[in-house]
Amino acid sequence: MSKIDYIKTSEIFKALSNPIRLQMVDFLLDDECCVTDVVNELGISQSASSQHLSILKNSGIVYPEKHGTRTCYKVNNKLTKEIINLLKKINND
Amino acid sequence: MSKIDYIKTSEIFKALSNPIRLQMVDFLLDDECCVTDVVNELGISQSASSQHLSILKNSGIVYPEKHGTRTCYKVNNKLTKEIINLLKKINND
DNA sequence: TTTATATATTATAACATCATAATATTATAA
DNA sequence: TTATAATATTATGATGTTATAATATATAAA
Repeated sequence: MSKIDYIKTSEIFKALSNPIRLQMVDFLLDDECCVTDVVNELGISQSASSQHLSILKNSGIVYPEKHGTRTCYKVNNKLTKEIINLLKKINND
Repeated sequence: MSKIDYIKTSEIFKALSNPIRLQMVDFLLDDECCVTDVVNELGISQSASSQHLSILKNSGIVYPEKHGTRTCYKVNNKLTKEIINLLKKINND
């Protein structure tokens, strides 16, 4: 029927199925950011921020770069980038 | 930062975050189908099929049309259609 | 080397999801 | 009007997710 990998793709969607993580990805696309930046931007706890970033990392959406004591996260995934672009174009219904 | 509605959009992704539902949407895009067709195509139980279709319906991705004893489901949501098209184009990483 | 900063991990409890099984509803046919 | 087919709903138990709190690790500065 289709060449879509349903399992792999649904894992991407699962990672994006939380409003905080969706906002994180959108924020990380604009600016490369460390965890503290994300905490300040989104107004969530440090622990929650690290855990959500970890989920995004494990699904391959984001990757970390260490700089001293800071960790900067960048969006990695082509599909995710294109989906976010789509979201910005479409006024969802 | 962006005009994305994170809550609403994350609900769409949540509905698509299950491989069975993702396959359902892909199938329903090709053919308008009743529940039995979905059951046969995906090889899942009738109950599971109805429940997954119900989740897709509640998230606004799909809508039902009753014909006698049958219910035909069609994909409704512009964002979802465009995402599926995107998936078919991209060899996900 | 102690201290402070940045981040990660673990534990916990409330809550949601999933597949399966059982039952209910609804519409048509006999 | 009873029987059948198609679909929906409910119940249950296992598993996963979430936010929060507490603790751990790692780097750099003093």
